[in-house]
Amino acid sequence: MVKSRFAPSPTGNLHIGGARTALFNYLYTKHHGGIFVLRIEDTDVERSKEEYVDDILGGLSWLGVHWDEGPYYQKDRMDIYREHAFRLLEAGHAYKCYCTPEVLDEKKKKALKEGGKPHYDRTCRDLPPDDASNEGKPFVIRFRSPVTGQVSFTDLIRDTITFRCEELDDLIIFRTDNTPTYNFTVVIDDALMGITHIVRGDDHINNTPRQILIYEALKYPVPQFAHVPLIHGKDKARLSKRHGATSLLEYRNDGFLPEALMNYLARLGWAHGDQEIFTQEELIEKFDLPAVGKSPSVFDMDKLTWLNGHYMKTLPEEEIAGRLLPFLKGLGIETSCDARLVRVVVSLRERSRTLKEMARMSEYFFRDDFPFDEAAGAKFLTAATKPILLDFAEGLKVITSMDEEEALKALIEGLTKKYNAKPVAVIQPVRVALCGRTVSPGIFEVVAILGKETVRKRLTRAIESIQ
RNA sequence: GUCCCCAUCGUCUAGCCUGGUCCAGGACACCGGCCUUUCAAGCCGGCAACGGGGGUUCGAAUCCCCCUGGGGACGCCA
Repeated sequence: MVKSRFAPSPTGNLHIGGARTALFNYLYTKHHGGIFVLRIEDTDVERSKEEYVDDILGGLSWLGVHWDEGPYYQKDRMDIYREHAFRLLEAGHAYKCYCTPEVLDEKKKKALKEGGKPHYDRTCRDLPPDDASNEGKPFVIRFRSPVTGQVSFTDLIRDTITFRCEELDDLIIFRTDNTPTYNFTVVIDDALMGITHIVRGDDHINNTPRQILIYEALKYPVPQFAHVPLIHGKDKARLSKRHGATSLLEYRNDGFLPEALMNYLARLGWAHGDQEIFTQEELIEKFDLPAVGKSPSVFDMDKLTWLNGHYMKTLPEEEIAGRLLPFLKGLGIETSCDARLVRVVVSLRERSRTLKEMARMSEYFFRDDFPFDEAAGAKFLTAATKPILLDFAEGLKVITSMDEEEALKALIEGLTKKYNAKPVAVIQPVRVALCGRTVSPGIFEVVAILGKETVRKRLTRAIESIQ
């Protein structure tokens, strides 16, 4: 049975990189019919915040990455970590260290200056067990790391990775304030929760040998590892706040669809032949860890936008209509998900790439008092077009329903003959009169959705606006 | 500085394991055309890459070594 986990620390929002790691865990686990666990690593009391937890849970839920267990919180498990630290201390796998941060910092700087590794010099590693000189002083607990030998593991994405033990140092597993640190808690929780596969960012490769050593000292089975390359920004550096949206939820607010995000994220670092479009079911069916690339990938907003456009025009129209509602509300438009809204969606979905864009483009379907775009008015609402608009309004009177496309076509054809003009010369002024802008869905769709009375009123308003 | 990881079009990638079918395929973006009622969409076409050097081999994007480049880690953060 495969059991995996996503273990973010609530010291920041759920960003694209974290979301992809969570997604890869999820897809791999579901592919194998396993269990996906969510665990919040909040041992850093100073920086952990409730609002970030909300953002992470909200982001994952929106994306469609659902956890089977959790969320577990590490702050609820402190006793477990303490008990384990004690066990290690008893067995001689850990020791108390009395060096102060200031001293440590100096030693580090010195080592670095001399071209060495900035590692702890193990001053306290071999203090006699009956040492009384440090009695009462604050201390941390360090893991006693082997000095010789090597640690290797088989990474599901990169094959064998080996570290020499002398590269590792005696890391702190418990702080002076009696709280545990990451490399310790992560091992205990993964072991206790029965995690079989650890899929995480490759910035954790260096931590892996240290964690393996802890598993071994605790006599827990070592899980499988898979290190996913990091996502980079356009400048090829690790994705960070300055590369744009910091929270996944910002993409939701910008009008992106979770289907598009999931599809895009899955394809970032992973491929299945030449296929670009995947449903969630297909991803679960086809995703596999060995197919994940080893090199970092650059986040490309253009491609995401393209994919979003694809889903805008292929998802069921009622679905899009429902999701458009909050964006309309954002523009002060209160409407319901009725047949008319669906009609608006159908007319606009081919030309909008996000829900936000669609909402902006649909404004004139819901308001009569919109302003005319200045350039559009100057070009198409003029003394020259006034007679055309008057004739068009007049011709409309004998047409009963705006759904009578044939009759409307005939009306426009008649006017093109009368004015010896191309259809566009008739249609554009009408479009500006009805929509206030030169860009809109097909004019027959527009009039059909607006209805006769609205069309009449808007023509009148436009004509009156001409001096 | 030390250690670890990585390296195909501008970007995401296929191909690499199991050398020849690859003078390298798809997608986004870009450019051009068609369609057309505006804008899109759609369709057709174009531009564009195996980082460098050595090997191995009849033959290398594919295997090996070195170099270079990029990234990551080196926290009483996770």
